[in-house]
Amino acid sequence: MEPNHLSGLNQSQLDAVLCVEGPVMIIAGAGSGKTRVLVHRIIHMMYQGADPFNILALTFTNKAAREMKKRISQASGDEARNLWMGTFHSVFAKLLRVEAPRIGYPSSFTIYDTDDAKNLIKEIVKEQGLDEKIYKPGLVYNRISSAKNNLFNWQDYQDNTELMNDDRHAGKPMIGTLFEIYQKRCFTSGAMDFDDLLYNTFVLLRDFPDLLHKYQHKFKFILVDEFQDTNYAQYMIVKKLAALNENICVVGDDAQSIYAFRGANIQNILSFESDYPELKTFKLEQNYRSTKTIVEAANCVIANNRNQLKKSVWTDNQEGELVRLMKALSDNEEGNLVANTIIEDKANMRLTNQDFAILYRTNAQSRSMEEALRRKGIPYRIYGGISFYARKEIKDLLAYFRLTVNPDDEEALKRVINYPKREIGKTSVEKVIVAAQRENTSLWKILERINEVETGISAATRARIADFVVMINSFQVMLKTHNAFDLASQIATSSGLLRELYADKSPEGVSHYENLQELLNGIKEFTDKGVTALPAPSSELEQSPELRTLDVFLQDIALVTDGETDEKNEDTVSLMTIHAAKGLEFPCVFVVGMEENLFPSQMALQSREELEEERRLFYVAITRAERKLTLSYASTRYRWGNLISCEPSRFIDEIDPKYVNDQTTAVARPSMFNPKSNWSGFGNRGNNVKESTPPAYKSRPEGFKKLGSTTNPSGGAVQTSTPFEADDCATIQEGMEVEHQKFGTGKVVRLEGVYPDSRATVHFPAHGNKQLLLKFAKLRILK
DNA sequence: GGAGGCCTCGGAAGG
DNA sequence: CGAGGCCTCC
Repeated sequence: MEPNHLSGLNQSQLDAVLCVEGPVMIIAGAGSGKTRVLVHRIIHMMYQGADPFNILALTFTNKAAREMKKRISQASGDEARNLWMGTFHSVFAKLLRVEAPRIGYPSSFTIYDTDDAKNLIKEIVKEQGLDEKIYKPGLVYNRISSAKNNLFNWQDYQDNTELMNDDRHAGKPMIGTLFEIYQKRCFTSGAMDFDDLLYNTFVLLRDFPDLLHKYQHKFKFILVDEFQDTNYAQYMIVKKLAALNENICVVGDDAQSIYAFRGANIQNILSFESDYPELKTFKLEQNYRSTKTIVEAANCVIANNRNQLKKSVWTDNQEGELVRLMKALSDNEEGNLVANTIIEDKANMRLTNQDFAILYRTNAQSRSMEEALRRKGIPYRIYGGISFYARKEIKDLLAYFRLTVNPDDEEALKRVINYPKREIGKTSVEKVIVAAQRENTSLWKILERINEVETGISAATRARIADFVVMINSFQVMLKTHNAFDLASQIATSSGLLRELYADKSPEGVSHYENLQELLNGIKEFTDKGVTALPAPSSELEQSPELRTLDVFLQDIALVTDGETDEKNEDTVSLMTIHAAKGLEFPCVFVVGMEENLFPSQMALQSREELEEERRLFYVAITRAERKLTLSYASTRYRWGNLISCEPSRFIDEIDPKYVNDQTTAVARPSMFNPKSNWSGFGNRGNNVKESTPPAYKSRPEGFKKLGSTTNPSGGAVQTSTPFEADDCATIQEGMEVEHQKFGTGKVVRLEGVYPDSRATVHFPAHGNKQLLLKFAKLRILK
């Protein structure tokens, strides 16, 4: 009698589950029950006596980790809590909290998110007097990021002639230097960015044999999900950890690798085979998700890629319906077509809204879909917007928390030192930065000694800075004595942040206030129940749970980026990019915008590698569908304000026609269901009337806008023959007659305040009364 | 200090 | 076209 957890698995799934020792690679086709195998494999390991404390399971998203943990605890109960399961970043962040002091970081180090990192880079570029147009923060950040993902630190970078030459040829020779400054600045701030979490973990394992030994013994069994998405650094860490026991299992599908553009390295799969000659490979090829037609269509497409592992995905499911191909005359009409088709399918197939997904290549495509759905009254939900923790008001309060836990955190400090307003302006902060550079220390350490350090900041401002320091100090004292919620409330109140947002009664302001309250509620829950947003690996590394303090909360959420965790049970159509759809499935899927230059993206046409990644993306899109797949394209589309004509995507032709129901030849038909609505002329553009005009005629004449905008200012400048010279406005008195460049002559009717903050009310016969700030206003005194 | 005009630029996105 | 950044002007 086989144990419970092994029932219901097919032979290859079972083989993969039972093989718990030695290096294992599981190549899992789309819909082949990959998560199921991982879950059952872990349960089986525990069943065989493996201690969950010794099992490390790494995923890419919090969502995947949550899901897996849930399924394991359902099957095997409480013991699942002791598993080390989480994203690469969260697991190694936990490790670093303990071990980072070895390389000079405080264990309370801050984790910089992408915004923090880019802000810092931007500032460094400015400080270095470099051109921000050439050294765009995002670009510099990506370059540094991919260096670290390949285990290059700034010295390695600067010593590498190839990298340095690349930069020189690209006209950006200073990136190596920026890397160095950025890294040192992060270090002084006690901060690591996402890539440092991996890089520093690797360094610890490489340079400290005792640590390597410790963690090799701790992690006797290692599993890696979505292996095709790992980058080099991640692979090297895993390889080091597994070197002693070699109980390592990686699961992935090369055909679904769609993140090469951000450093994922398919090469890792090939390296894995050569690094572990003893490797046992299992292939999960039976698809349980889709119809035969859909599976075959997907196979047709992926067969066009040269670079792939051999496997043949098949299914026992029924034949199902043909892949439907639809054509619209414009992007807006494509929206109508999809919306009408959903209404029809719902009736014909007895489906509800939540059975449908609309997938697209770029976010910009959602608009025409949304408009059409709204018009037909079909509820929908867009996935992948800005997450809760990325909102400004949330980041502001979190910055106070960060500063309390780690006052050296430069980005947090700059964010809140003058928010809410406490009259510590940009100039003063810049002076603090200069002093910090000079003394080779953090901004905070300068602030602490603001009256002893030479900064050139006025006594009044220094007093305000001292107040600020006292306030943060008071928070720091509470850190050890108060629970997270009490301290958080205290901070929200005495920082003035809560009051500031409460005062704003605009709809956005109200929502900001509510968001802050929501965050505080979350902290309350964390404090009361010890509920954490992350599936925290309980272990000896975790802090004592007696007092749930704010620093622990901060650590828990630092790596949470996927907003709401609770899936709402709303009956809505799902809209998302194909990337966001990975791992999901829907009975009915629409893949829209199947056009050349859009999908495949025009930016991917330069190389075979990039084109093949687009094709894998299409493969992912197709394999999301369970019962019915619909592809659509438009023959014209607005792009950046211009109407362009489009050709159908080459990917469409890659599907054997015998699997396709081509509806494009039967001219875009009005819906049988609601004939009028399709042509009701709602669309403000791209409706049938406008479409009758040839695109070339309609598109705006080239350069029109430019001409318009350049004539205006230069024409105006020419007319002002002599430059307007202003007098010293400090001497202006009530009753004087003055001349203003734009408003002409006028009379000063009132004067308030003391120069330079004085404000004059001037009456201009042609323009009425104007309030002018005298330090800015350019006025000529006439009388 | 902050609102509004002007210019620029546009890919997908996890932690 | 539209969002976001920067500069200007009050």
